[in-house]
Amino acid sequence: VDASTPKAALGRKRSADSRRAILDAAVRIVGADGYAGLSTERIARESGTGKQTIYRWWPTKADVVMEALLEKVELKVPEPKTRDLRLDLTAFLQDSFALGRSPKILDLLRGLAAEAQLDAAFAERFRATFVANRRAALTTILERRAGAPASSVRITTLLDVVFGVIWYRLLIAPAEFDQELVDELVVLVAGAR
Amino acid sequence: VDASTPKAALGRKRSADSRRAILDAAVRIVGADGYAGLSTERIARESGTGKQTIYRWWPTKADVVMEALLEKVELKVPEPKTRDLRLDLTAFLQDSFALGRSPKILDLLRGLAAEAQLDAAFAERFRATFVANRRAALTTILERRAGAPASSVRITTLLDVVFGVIWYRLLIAPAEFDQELVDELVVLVAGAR
Amino acid sequence: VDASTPKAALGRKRSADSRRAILDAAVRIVGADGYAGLSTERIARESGTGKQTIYRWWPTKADVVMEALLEKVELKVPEPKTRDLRLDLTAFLQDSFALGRSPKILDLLRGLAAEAQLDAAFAERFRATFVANRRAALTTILERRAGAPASSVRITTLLDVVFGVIWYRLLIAPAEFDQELVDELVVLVAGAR
Amino acid sequence: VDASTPKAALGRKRSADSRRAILDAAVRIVGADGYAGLSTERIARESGTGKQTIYRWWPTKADVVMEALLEKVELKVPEPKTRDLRLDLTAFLQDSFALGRSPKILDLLRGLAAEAQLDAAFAERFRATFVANRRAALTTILERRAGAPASSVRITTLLDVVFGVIWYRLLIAPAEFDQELVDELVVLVAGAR
DNA sequence: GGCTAAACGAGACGGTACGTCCTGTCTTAAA
DNA sequence: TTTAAGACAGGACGTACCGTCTCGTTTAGCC
Repeated sequence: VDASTPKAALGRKRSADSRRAILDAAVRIVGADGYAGLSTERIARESGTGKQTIYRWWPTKADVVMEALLEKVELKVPEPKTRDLRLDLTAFLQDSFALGRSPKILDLLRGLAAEAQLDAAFAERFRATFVANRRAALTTILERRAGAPASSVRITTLLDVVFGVIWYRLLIAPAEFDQELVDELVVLVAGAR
Repeated sequence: VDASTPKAALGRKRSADSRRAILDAAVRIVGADGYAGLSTERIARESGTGKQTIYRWWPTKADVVMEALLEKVELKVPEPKTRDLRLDLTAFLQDSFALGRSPKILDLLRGLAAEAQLDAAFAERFRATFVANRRAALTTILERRAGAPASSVRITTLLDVVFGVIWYRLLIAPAEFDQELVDELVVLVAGAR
Repeated sequence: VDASTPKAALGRKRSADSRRAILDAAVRIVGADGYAGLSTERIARESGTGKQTIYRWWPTKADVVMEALLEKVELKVPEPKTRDLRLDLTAFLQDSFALGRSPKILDLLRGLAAEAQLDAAFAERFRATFVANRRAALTTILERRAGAPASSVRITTLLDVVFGVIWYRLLIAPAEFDQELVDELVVLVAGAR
Repeated sequence: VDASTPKAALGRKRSADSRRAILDAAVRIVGADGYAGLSTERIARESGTGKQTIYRWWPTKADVVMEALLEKVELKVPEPKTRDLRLDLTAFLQDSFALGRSPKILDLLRGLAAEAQLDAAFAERFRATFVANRRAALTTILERRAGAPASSVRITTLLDVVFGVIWYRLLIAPAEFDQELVDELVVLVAGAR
């Protein structure tokens, strides 16, 4: 016997249309005027919804942006296909950099990172949802370095190196995400003794 | 005869007291309520100055914070004493991490990084002033790996790795800045083939 | 055989419990926080009913309050017992003032008067229902001044004087409703030449 | 030696233009959509000012309306010219009724009366400023009934009668403010035994 | 020593956004 | 068909800041 639904579905159901319009408006605004141009007020105005509807479902405008981003990135953890560290790592980086070439997504990421500095509660959600997921994906790959020579560098640190370079180029010192960087990171990480 | 100063210093001079009070108030507020709690209005209120005075000398509140930070960090580029890459790098990292153990300074840095995402003009100043300086210091060290075996990893990338890990742990995934990390980074950077 | 009811009462019938709960909640809220603290939302919340139910049966929250008030005052027009103007008038005023000594009822009345200024449609219902009734009651008394000396003051004006003083003390310049006022009004109205 | 100004005039001075625009907008809005159509937001919007400016100088939108009204009515207490009660009273009533024939002023008055029911703090200000003034003016006239026969009706009550009739016709049961009413009130008040 | 001009504190100003509350309508599932 | 529950678009609330704009005052170099 199933008794899992604790709260019976009472009242009107959440509008999928409004959700869609809100997420779309958020992405559109960030694309047009940057994250600084984003306000709950404006999302409501441009999505044709009410502010209350936004506050009902998301604690913060940053959470709206994060949901929109996750929809696009879909937490697509590319299952490591081979068992070769270098090949899997290369694939992971190429995949990550592919997203990185969409300016729209970069704007969203930068906005989320900014908000995480200003709002500790959101930072927690951001880390638990987005950051943790990416780390988990790469961890799977790095742990599988079967025949690799023992390294004095912890996997955690290797994760920090890979994601560190990516975020650094995104947030602090803009630079290309090209194939050469992929190769260099593979050398550094896979060759770490 | 020198006649280069076209506008003689006319009128009242800039008040050193006000400057001091503004910088101190900014640091105090960020320390107390985080960068999110900082506003030009509040700096003026708590420093006993007028808003106009702040706007006269700094383009944004972030520039106030940056000036306060630079006063503390003083762009202190530790001249590489030895000619040994590993030793110099270790010294540089230990020095950098030392600052990183002052929560007040971390808060300032995180605020500046956040603002850089929201204000492109400030991002430019931030990069030119603060980021460039740190990169120059490390570049000096890394270029001096005279007898080192040729590496396939560009110095630029190595810079990104080192600063990437630091900023990543500061902004995205908080973690300790301990001696072990110093050692690991030295292994990765100095051992890069 | 009677077949006059064209539309048989189809579906669920109006809930007497809900009506009761709504009227009670309205009175309780006005008593607690004044008419300004009253909202349809809050009536629904505190009465455990749905907003729709309120809107289905009453055009505005003021109508809810008016119905609750009428239930208490019951339009109890005290039949003039004697044929003596002074005696009947005294009785009418004492009766009216009695209600006036219940702060709860005064709050309801003041709320209705306020709403009547803000909502013309409700003002019409208020006048037709509540005001007209009170005027009719007093008119009956005043018209029965058979042997009284002819007065240059119209009955309508006398009504305005009596109710005017009452409402004025209620809405504009708070003052007691005491026996002395009864006597004075009787002097003025019955003695009008 | 004058030392009466306690606070030196610091900072920018209050803008007379803004004050004018705010008062005018308030009157215009009440005239157009009634007091129910008035909101601080709308006053700001239509006067081309900021909400803060309104809140800086007036505690409540009702206070804005009251100031606008006082500017029109100017507390013009017509000095009783003669020493004859009937003549002075007639003059006072005719004067009061004159205002009463401007629908714009009536709307303002009704709004203020409504607000006084909803906001106790404003009610206090309304009474102290507007109501008290009108009562004082009439008191002067009524107290001067030199040779008049002693009446059993207190002056206070007579004030309530006069203002009661006026407010009652304004708020509760609309009726004309004509010469006949003036005459009747004079008969009642001056003839009170 | 007086003149001129910039800097200063204070604070008013037109705006925008905040997060909350309420309005009146609509949708859902149960009675 | 009514009900309780609750989502929805919209609008107002009163507060906080933004960056600009007066103000009267203070402080300097120059004549």
